[in-house]
Parts: sequence; structure tokens; C-alpha cells
Amino acid sequence: MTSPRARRSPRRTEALSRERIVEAAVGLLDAAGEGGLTFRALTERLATGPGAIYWHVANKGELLGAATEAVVAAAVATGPQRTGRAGGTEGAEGAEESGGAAEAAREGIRCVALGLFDAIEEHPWLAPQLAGQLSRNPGGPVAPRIFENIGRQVRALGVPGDSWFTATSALVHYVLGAAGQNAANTASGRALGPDADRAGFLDAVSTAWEGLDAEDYPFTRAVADQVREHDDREQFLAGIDLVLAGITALHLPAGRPGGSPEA
Amino acid sequence: MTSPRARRSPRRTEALSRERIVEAAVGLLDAAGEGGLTFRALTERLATGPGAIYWHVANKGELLGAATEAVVAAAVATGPQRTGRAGGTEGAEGAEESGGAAEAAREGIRCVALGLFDAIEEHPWLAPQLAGQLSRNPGGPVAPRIFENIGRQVRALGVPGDSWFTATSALVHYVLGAAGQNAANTASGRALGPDADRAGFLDAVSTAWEGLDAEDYPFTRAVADQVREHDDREQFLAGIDLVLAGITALHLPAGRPGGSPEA
DNA sequence: ACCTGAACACCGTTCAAGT
DNA sequence: ACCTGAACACCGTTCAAGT
Repeated sequence: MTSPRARRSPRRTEALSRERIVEAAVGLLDAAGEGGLTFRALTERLATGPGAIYWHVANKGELLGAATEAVVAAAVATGPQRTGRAGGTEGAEGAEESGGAAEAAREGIRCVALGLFDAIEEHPWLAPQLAGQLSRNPGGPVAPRIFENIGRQVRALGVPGDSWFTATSALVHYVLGAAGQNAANTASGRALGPDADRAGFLDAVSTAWEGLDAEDYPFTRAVADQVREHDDREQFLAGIDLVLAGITALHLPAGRPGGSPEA
Repeated sequence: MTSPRARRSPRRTEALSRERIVEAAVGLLDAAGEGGLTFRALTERLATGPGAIYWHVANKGELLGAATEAVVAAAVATGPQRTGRAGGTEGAEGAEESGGAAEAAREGIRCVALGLFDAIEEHPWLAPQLAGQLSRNPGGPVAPRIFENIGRQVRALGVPGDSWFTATSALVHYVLGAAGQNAANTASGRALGPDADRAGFLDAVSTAWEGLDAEDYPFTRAVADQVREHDDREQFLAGIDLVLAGITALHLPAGRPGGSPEA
């Protein structure tokens, strides 16, 4: 209007684009959760009006979907190179020793799963997004992306073709369920206070479970102390291994390429 | 009317209570999804003002939590008596034959899981609720209720105590992940049109997956037709059995009380 | 084509006031 | 104690109007 030059807004020009909008949306979601994503906060952050955003994006739902897709794509892309304990299996392609390829596939599954786990923990708003409206647009690329990455490793494991869908679905469902639950936990932990970050929250849950009615909740009470001491990632991987063991037992031919000694 | 004899007075008196409010909330959620729960719709349905509702309920979040708890409680309570294929194992308590108790425990797990599965399918708004803010109030009774019901059967299975938490967590996570994903699917199916109820939606997903890039999504494309033909409940139970097989392989003593002949 | 910004309908929540 | 209902701040979305 008045002066197209030099206004004290740090990023006045820069040209608005769908990519920049999605980027800003992810930033708002990370900073303040699902409630933090607002068209008004977005217009302020991007120094525009709502109409400009609606030119690039149909509505809030599509924006949430695009943010979800962006984060998931980044997560499964960088998954294999993570710094966590699930690295160092680059011999997967050439491995031909009995069970070597299968074990590499198992490591690959753990990698993809951990990538999603970390992404959901880093962006807790992802969990309900994936759980509640992932398939709002079934043609959308986020469901196939997860499915493809895990499914390839299932195939490499040696699972026969008619069990691919069952085995892959089970893994994906476990990953989404576990990671989602975990995100809910970390989110609540933050809400309790930034200092009592994680241990404090687990302690609160554990104490609450110990205080349950002894007659109605004997099992939950008995397990309460295991809640206090468990490690999230470790527990998550233990669950993955449980599903993998089930796949090995039910879907792998008797040759058990898993590498475990015959018993 | 004002007469106490009056049969079904849709509104008027009836005395407002927290229970009646939660009941109405579930009705609105079932009818129109999460967006259907509105204080204005609630006031109209209950013939009151918003202040009356706020007298019994702190805010919308608490109302959603109460609705979730009510539905989950009903689901796990009626689970064992369902009409589905997972009934008829009332001999669990007295069974002493080798493996009989363990197999009964497995059936019990399938029952509880199917109860939750059906509840989420019947109330699709439950899925993000359970995934995203189940542990918003960790002392709340919904997480322990699910955990307790599955955990007891895990104990009955013969899993040693120090694996209870791992095994039960894996089962719960799978159930929540699978049921949540399924609810998203059915919800999208309804959105596509009431006539193309379920098969039409699966067909759409299958076709979309077949149309994916051949180089980026070879596995997903190869599995597309299995998507079209699969049955939700069957697939869900197959996943349960996968996790159960993993628990048997990793956490059950060598005596394998599962009933399978020794090998 | 891309952007502006006032305006609209609707939402959760509050609160002085009633019984 | 329990309920009423106007009012408030905020939200997603639209659209005539500008460049």
C-alpha cells in the first residue's frame, strides 16, 4: 500500500506459497499443539490476510493433512539413518547367509518404526491426526508411504505373498497405536510442568494405578511399578519384536530364516 | 407435561444431571461425529441454557472424556457376552487340561479386543479420543479399564510376571491402533455416500493404490487387491493372533501351554 | 494470478441474575 | 443448589475489491 519497501516485518516479501504455509503450520502445531493452528496466528506469522492463505489451501482440514504428510514423509525418509540403536545394518542388500537377510529386514522394520515413533513424539499433534483422519483421503500419500516402507521389509523377511497384507497391517497398526499412546503420554507430561518432564509423569500414573480399587483392578495394581520404571523406546521395540516373533511363528516357512537356533 | 405419569415427554422437566448430559453428548457424537458435539446443540437437546450444563460439567474436554469413559466401560463390560464368533469359552475357570486354560485366555483376549473394536466402529469419534487424549487424565478410569481386562487374560495365559507389562502393552497398542485405523476407514466410507457403504470404500482405496507410481510403491501396488477383498474383523483377529503367537514364542516357558502338540 | 481485510456465522465459556 | 440467557472473545470461511 504505502511503501512496498522496508517495513519492519522480518519477512515481508518472500512470496507466499503452499509450501511456506505448511511449514508455518507445522511450526504452530509444534509450538502450541492442535489448538495452536489458527488462521489468525497463521496470518500474523506470514504477514498476510486469511484470503491469501485460502488461495493456496482449500480449508483447515487440508492444511492439517498437508502438515501431516510433510512430517511423515520426512520421518520415513530419514528413518534408516537415525542415530539410535537401530542402525548399522547396511549389509542388508548383499547378505546371503542363512538368516542374514531376514535379520536385516527385522532391523529395517525397527528403523522405520522408530522413525515414526520419534516423529510422533516430536510432533504430538500427529497422533490423533494419523489415528482419526489418516484415511480421510485414501488416495493421499501418507498411508501408502508408511505401508510401503514397512511392507518391503516384510517381503524381505520371507513372508509369503498371501500373508503380506496381514503381516504388514499388524505391524502398522501396532506402530500407530503404540506411538499414538506414547505421544499422549508425553503431551500430558508436558502439561504437568516442564520440569517434571517424563519420570514425573510416569510416577504420577504409577501412583494413580497403585491407588486403584484392589478388587476391581488387581492386575493393573500389580503392574504399576513396571509402569514407573519402563523406558518408552525400549518398550516400543519390545512390542515390535513381539509382532515380529508372531510373524515368524505363523507366516514364515519352517526353515525359520530368523537366525535363531533350532529348538 | 407436568404429570409424573406422563410417559415419554421428550423434554420439559426430567431434572438435568451429569449422566443425562453425557448420554446426550454420546447421542450427538454418534449422530454427527466430533463436530456434532456443540454446547448449543446440547442445550437444544436438553432444553436448557449453557450455564446449566456448566454447572454439571467443567468444560467440553471433560464432557468428551466422560462420554469416552461411558462407551468404553459399556464395551468391555459386554464384551465377553457378545454374539460374535469369540464366545462359548465359559470353561476357563475350571479348565485344568494342559493348554485348556491358556486357550481360554486367548479367547478372552479376542473377546475384549472385539468388544473395543466394535465399540470404536459403532462410535468412530472414539478413535482419536483414545489415541490423542486417553491419558489426558492418567488417573482416569478408561486406560486402567482396558489394561486390566486384557492384562488378566495375559496372566491367565501363563506369561511370567516380569513380562506382564510388555505383553499387555503390546496387545493394547495393537488393539487401539487397529481399531482406530478401522474407524477412520468406516468414517470415510460413510462420507463417500451411504449406499457405497463399505465395499465401495475399500474398492476406492484399492483402486487408488493400484494407481500409485510403480517405481515408488511396488509393494503397496502388489497388495492392493488384498485390500479390496479383506474382511475387517477377520483381519483384526489375525493381527491379535499374530501378537499372541509372539507372546507365546518369546514370553511363555518352554512347556508351551498353548495346546499345540509338543514338537 | 495473487493478495487484502472487513464481515459473517458460529463456537466455548462466563456471569449477574433468577428460583 | 440449580438453572437462565445475554454477552464476550475467538474461530473458520467468504468475498468484493484491489494489484
